[in-house]
Amino acid sequence: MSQWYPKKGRVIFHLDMNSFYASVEMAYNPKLKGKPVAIAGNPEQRKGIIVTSSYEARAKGVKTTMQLWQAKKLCPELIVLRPNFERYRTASKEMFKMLAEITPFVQPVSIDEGYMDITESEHHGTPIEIAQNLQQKIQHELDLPCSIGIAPNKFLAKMASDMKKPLGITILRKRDLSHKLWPLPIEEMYGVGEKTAEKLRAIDVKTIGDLAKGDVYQLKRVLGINGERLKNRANGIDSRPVDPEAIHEFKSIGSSQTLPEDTTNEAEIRSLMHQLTDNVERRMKRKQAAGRSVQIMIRYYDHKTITRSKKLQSYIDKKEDILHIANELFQKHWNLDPIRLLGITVQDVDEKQNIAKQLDLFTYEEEAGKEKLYAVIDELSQKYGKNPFKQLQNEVKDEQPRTSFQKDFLDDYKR
DNA sequence: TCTGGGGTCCTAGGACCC
DNA sequence: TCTGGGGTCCTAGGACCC
Repeated sequence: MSQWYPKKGRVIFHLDMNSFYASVEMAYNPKLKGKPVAIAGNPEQRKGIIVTSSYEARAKGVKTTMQLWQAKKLCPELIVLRPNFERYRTASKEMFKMLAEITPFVQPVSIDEGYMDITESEHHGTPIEIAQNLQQKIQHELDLPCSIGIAPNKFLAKMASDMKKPLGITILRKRDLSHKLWPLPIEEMYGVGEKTAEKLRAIDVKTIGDLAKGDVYQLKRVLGINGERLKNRANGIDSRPVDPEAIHEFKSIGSSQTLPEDTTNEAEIRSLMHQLTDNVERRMKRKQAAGRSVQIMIRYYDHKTITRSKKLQSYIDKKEDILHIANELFQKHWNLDPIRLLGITVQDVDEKQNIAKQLDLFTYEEEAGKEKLYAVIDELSQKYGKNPFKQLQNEVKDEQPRTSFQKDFLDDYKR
């Protein structure tokens, strides 16, 4: 939840594991150290792309998302490994345990990075000492390198951790912005991708500094609300709290897969749909979750991609239910062209215990309140005709709401 | 020769209601 | 009956990140 710091500014860390998958493989097999290593998808299929690579490989020009054959061409001695996700998850858990020893305010962002709010952690030392100790501990006990950014907010901490790799510690204070942040080209800013960079360059914003002193109205015109946000960030303004609960507030669970070859074969498609749904069901079960909307994604041979979704009246979590809706959507929207990729996602997801809470509240307390209020409306309709709301407002304005439904109801009619 | 798979957030139009 | 404005929900697509 959000924290409130009356006077002093916050001290935020962003910790980023360096070429995480490759580093974990090296920790398991030290013979790999110092060699160009890459983790890639299945090379038999066309999804053989580079997921991560060691710094030795990067030095030869190997980059993430590059096709395997391209990487091999640049670096013939490249050692290519399949991903071992279990290993990465294990290493990740150990790493986050170490962060949690320093403060409860840890927000994991992905398997290999997270934020910490160490404002109240003085008893562990100065921020630099804490960062150095943490980095060394992760290095010694897990044999894994990381970089840490130290700053007064999340955005600056994120930019800082990116500045020195591997094994860097970078402090980015407000007074450092003009010489450390503003000279960077706009496309290096977190939150600015290819499209946004293009739009910004078109209005002569080429560096983060240009963005920082840009005209808000022009930025809003070009980028919408994001324009203002990016300008603020460029000026070192970002009040987002470090939220340890965020990781539990997931909103969708999905699975998608590229086929070995483009296909129109219905048996193949059906089999993939089953596989994807199995996958989604399993992960929903692991998270004790249910969802209220199902989306399918179809990518055609020509890369054209459509998504189609359906919102449901009730929560579902069973394979048959998910598959049923997914099939319905697929039958309705497939244009019979060859398919390259299929995806199924359950959206509007929540943990079952939360859903139960919502329902309990509704069924017990609120149903009762509802009945009473409906009776009042009926009665008033008799008295005043079709639209009793004005009168109702007068009659109930002194009432103390006893349930949240009543409160909402009263609030509604005080408008 | 077409870049995987897992996500989040934002936008925009249409339906519907007051 | 061609006419304003505000709000919410649903759906589809786009941009971005790791």
